[in-house]
Amino acid sequence: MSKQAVSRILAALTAGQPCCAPISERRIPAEVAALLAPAFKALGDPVRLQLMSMIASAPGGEICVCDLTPAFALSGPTISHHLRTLREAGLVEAERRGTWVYYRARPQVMRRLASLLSTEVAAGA
Amino acid sequence: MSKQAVSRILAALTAGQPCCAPISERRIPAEVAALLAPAFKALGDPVRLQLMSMIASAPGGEICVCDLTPAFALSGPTISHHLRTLREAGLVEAERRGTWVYYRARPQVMRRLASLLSTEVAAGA
DNA sequence: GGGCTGTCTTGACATTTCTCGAATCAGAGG
DNA sequence: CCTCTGATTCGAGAAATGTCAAGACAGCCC
Repeated sequence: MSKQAVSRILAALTAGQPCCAPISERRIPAEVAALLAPAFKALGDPVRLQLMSMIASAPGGEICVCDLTPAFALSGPTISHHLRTLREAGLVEAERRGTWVYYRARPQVMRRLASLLSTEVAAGA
Repeated sequence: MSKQAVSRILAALTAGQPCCAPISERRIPAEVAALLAPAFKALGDPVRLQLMSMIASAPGGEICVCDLTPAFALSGPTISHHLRTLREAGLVEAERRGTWVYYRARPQVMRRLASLLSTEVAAGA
């Protein structure tokens, strides 16, 4: 994915309130769908969903790659690839501190995705 | 996807409260991730995300395939394939009435996915 | 029954994705 | 400077995905 595409996605995901009503309230335009789909796609792999959960639920709000990799029966490069996908989708951010790299979730983005999926609770239900 | 897998996924997505805390609260196990990932994956394509939005926001709660297909520059079989993906992910359900087939969203499932992504709003934010 | 319309399934092909090993990069420490 | 460890990038191969054309199926109407 190009850097331009990544920043467009990030801009869309961190934008203010008005841009993103729940998809059940109003049909989203093709351009918006194209910007949002990569985030859902990133969560659409079991390994990445687990990674996302480990990162988002990490005590202190961050977790070292060295703690993520051994949790899977996958090679280091493969985990790194999945982390890059999550990064490019705007779901996490990375920071290097010395030898180690730490990942943090971006709660704003998660909340935006959650609100897109939210629906009115039916009165009769 | 096998029918067994589909019904496992449906069972997981429509289960009661206790099964699915937000992924930011507790790390989800591999088996749960495997059951949930297909739903996010289904939303991870721009065409399907638009379809989902059109279905979920349809007045009357349902919409005919004949109204979905012309909204895209794609062949009928392709739209049908995407609708099947959404169906197998448990996000929508279909009903044939005479010549036409109508699709409805499954709000329960959407809400479950939304709650998985929900996060505590930081006190200081 | 026969034809018509709308939808789905099948088969095929190009593209993308997932995975790994090898090589590379970034820092720490001798 | 050299080496060692942790993480990423590169290159390649197998598997999955998106798309279409052709065919099959379901239900209407004459």
